Amino acid sequence: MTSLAEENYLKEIYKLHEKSGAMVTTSALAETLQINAASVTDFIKKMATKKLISYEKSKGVILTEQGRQIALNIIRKHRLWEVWLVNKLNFKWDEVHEIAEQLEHVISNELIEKLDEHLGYPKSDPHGDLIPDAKGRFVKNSSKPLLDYKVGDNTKFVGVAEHSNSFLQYLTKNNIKLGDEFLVESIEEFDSSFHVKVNKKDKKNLSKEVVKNLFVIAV
Amino acid sequence: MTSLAEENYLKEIYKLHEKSGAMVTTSALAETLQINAASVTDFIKKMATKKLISYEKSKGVILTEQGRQIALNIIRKHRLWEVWLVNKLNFKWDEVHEIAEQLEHVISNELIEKLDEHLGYPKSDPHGDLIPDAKGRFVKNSSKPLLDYKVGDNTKFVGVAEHSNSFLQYLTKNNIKLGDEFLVESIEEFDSSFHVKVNKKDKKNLSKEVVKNLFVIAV
DNA sequence: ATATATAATTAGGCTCACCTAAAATAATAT
DNA sequence: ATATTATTTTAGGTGAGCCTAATTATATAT
Repeated sequence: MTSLAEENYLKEIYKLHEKSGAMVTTSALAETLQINAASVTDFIKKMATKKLISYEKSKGVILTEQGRQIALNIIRKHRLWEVWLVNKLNFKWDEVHEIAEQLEHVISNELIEKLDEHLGYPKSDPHGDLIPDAKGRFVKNSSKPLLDYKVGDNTKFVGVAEHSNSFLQYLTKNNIKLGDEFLVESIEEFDSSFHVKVNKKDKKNLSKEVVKNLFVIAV
Repeated sequence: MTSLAEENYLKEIYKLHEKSGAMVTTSALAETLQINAASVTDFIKKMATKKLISYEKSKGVILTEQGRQIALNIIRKHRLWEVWLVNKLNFKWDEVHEIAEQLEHVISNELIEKLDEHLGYPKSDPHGDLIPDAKGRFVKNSSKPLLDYKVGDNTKFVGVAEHSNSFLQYLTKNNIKLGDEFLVESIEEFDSSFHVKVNKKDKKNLSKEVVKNLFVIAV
């Protein structure tokens, strides 16, 4: 039905739209997919005729409901596989992306249902990203970047906004893990860095760039 | 490096060679791969220039050492995934082939090593087929078809020669599983069917076609 | 408003892995 | 040995998914 290439386009269109809230441009797609813009134009025209996306010439694309369902299914599979890799095979959270990019394309509904069961129906993946259910629904939590909080707020670390290996490895190196509690003790006026107390024990100073990329919920 | 198509060709060439012991013909490959013979001729010529196989025009092909290693690696992955599907996800032995056909092409040595560890380093898959190690070696056991045994022999069921769903389902329906003991009580002269005592309890009559496809070891 | 830069599209072409139809080769039967 | 049949190869062609170079459209700066 849906080719490998189509699945990747749909997934990236979904993710880019999530970020920007706007139509996804040819150049943005070309950039993330590492494909020439001319090829992208070509391909999205074909996808539009298949009703996977709606395409406005020179403006960009958005997913149709059909395309969105397929995208969410790929994302569901990707995230479930990541949970498996980390929880069952003991991979680190910065080692799983590439492998999950391959596994997400394996086709079998029974497999995904059984995998979900095997993992105990996780709600989020190792980076805190929510896992949609088989129908593409997920319960959004009210997480915001730690940057948005004020002195005195107590928060719990539930996800990352930035998925680069360098950021994930920075967190690992500094022993910052999902579930940690951050109590905001003070904020530097000069560089907007946060002084936080982690898990009621050790104090840490986190740069603006870091707190911008930590999703937390009030606690 | 090696494309999906190449991996499938290598795997099937390996399996066909195992069966016949001879060079693998174009038509045999075309049949198992469900690809037109002309396309096969085309493709094997390219594979020969890459030194994955050695090809004698109009005679057939055999694997080079390099091709054999790749084939064994795919087979290793396929069988490990089958073990996972059955042992961890509770699939039946007749439900795993198609899914493993997809999973076998996922590329990551770390993944396969960790999967192997997660499964407890199994020596064989759910059908009793041996799993080569990372270097393509496996310890061959001395199993033979039950058909080759005589009255009075006691044997253990360790693998199937035939992997069709209908055969696997026949065995399941008759409650015959790997590890079962078959004591040969008599053999019908007329149709070569075997009267066996299973696990020292119930008696069963197995047709020639069945005993031909049950690999057992003396016990 | 016009020039310049950036982004998107069109046109033409390539490789991979397949196809069909026709020709050549090999195997089998008389 | 020759005819028939089956198998393999050659020749030419297709669609998917990419490419470069050239053109057109849009956004930005003066």
